[in-house]
Amino acid sequence: MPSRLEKARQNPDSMKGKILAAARRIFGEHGYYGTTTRMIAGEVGIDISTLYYHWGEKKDLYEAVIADLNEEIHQQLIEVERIVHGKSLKERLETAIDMMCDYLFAHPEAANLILFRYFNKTRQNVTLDIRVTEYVSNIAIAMGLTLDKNNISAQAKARVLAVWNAVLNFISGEDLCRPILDLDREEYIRVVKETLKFILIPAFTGHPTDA
Amino acid sequence: MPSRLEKARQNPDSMKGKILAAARRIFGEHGYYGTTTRMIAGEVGIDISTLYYHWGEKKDLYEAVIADLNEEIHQQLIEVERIVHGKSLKERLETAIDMMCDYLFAHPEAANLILFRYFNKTRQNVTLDIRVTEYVSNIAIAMGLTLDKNNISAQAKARVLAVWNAVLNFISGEDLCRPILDLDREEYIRVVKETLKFILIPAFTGHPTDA
DNA sequence: TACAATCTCCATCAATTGATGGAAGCAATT
DNA sequence: AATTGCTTCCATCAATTGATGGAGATTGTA
Repeated sequence: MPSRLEKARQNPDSMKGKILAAARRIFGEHGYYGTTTRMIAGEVGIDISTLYYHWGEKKDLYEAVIADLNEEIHQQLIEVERIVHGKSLKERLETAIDMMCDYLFAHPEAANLILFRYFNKTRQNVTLDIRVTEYVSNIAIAMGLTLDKNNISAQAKARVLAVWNAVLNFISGEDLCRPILDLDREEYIRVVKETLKFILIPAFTGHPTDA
Repeated sequence: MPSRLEKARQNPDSMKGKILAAARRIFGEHGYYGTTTRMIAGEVGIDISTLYYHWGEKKDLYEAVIADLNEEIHQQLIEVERIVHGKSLKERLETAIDMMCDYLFAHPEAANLILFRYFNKTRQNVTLDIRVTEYVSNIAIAMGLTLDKNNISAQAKARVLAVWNAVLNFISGEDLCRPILDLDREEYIRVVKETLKFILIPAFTGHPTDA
């Protein structure tokens, strides 16, 4: 049996990779308990035994999805940091919002999976771990919201979290929010970005940054 | 068999009311698919037949929970509006944030249920309906974020949604966010309120309101 | 071609879960 | 005490779901 939980990304053309991609979509759409192994196998067009052959237990497959997602978000944040490096705070915020919105609107299942984690009181002890702690600190540093990199204040982290959460909900809640705003998809994306900037820029640039 | 889906709130001492309250807690903690009727019955200390006798199908019970929650939030928003009426925009925002935070921190399962709705691609056709559309418009009007009450701009609604979402996530995600901030519960509540105000007040009071 | 390793599917299991019928309990009324 | 109506529980069912064994198919290699 092949080893599980590899750090390296799966080849998306391999059966194992195809299963992982399908699992990510389905788990992202229905959550852990709302997803059955048969749904995932059906999405790929294979028998469930094949799925179990490659990934073992449902729980293990779910953890692989989370690990894969963690790696992807990590890379995305590194890319954001690379691009905003050296710019002014206002530009950093604007660019970061644009980039993260583009990424998440292209991968809405990612936002769902992160949000599902928020209330994952699992009946069994599934140990999953979206590395939000890590992300939040890195973002606070990259955005220049803190002066001491080794001791980031709760205030700074809370502000990053608020933004992070707002983004996620506009993505995950698109089916709910878009009808409320009565916009097509393109306009919706535009308004979401605009709203986030409207809210954030004055907050973070209007006052002096805390120490 | 008693009638279901009554608009009137259940007597919390009646068996039917006790089941509803337990269902709300369990559904709020584990989501629809993560909850079994046996878990709810166990929480009340009764047999599942008794549960089915009072509420019928699981889906019906879930919808009753949502209807009950809708009514409660509606009342809460009316109360907020009553209190902030006539105050300045800054005071309205501050008071509304404080009140909604206090309410939701006291009822975290409510925040969870609302968020769960965001990605409820139900396999069966459960028609549930948290009246967010209605709330958002009412809040936009009550906060004075719009000039024309009959034609609220997408901008204004989007801004209300952003705040609404941020609040929900700080509540639902307490188990995730609080360790990141490394605060006790009391401090966490204080920081959440402060963060929301920090972000909102300058955004909504710094620029002129759009027409 | 022969052989082994890898992969896929069919058939099947045990446990869980939503749901129900019917018997027993309980309270009020006569 | 008997009748009635409401409530609760026990036993049970059928369907779903997570999971596995083993037979067959496929692929690479000598």
